[in-house]
Amino acid sequence: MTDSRQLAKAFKALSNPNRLQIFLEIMQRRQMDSKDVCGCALTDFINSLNVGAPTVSHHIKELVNAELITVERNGKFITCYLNEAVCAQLKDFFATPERKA
Amino acid sequence: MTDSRQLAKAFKALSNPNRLQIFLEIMQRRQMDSKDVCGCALTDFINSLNVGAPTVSHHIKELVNAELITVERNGKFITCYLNEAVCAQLKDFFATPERKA
DNA sequence: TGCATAGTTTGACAAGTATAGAAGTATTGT
DNA sequence: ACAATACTTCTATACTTGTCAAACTATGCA
Repeated sequence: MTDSRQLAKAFKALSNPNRLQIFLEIMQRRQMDSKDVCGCALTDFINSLNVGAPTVSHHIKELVNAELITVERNGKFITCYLNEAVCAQLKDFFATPERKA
Repeated sequence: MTDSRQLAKAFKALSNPNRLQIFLEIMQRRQMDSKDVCGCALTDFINSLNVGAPTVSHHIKELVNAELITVERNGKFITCYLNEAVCAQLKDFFATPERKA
């Protein structure tokens, strides 16, 4: 599942500072009860980062493509969710061999 | 220490398939007793990947710059070592909030 | 129906990246 | 001193990426 190409894709998605920031904000909201509206709409990122809507839209698409997040439309808004499974795989990637499952 | 810029730098360094492969090979050798010659010379990567010496040299420099590895010269050869501290920080980055130190 | 808000797509462009070839430095062995 | 091996630096080039502006689609509301 987590082969080398998939890993490189995930890392590439996180290699841009603005995209990493978007990912961080999505991460930080995951503590809020699972499927409640987590406030991660595209507009929020447009405001917190200093980039336009097309750029944010593009970044979100890259994160989805790298399977780091998923998106869902709720009316006018989209909501971003962390892909916990892939995060766990990335964590394992950096784990020391002894501790690896 | 592990601020957002440093993280992005590390992810960028791992975003290129060939560079990721180099990093993977260095990781895999870390199990061998710590400071023994681990065989991670530049020439090994030139052979295992299909790229020239200048390219490998460049990739190694990027990994060092991202603080993911360190290098040491032993006579004609260089040897690459994993930066375990940074790997641990990257692991923590992907850890779920509950489990985070 | 019409308007406003939210997001997407397209096209363009400056800046960055991966790679190779050629030439350079460093180290070791003869 | 010379040659060979290991690596680096420089330069050039094809390619990728981040960003924006303009035009587009989708949804909700009056």
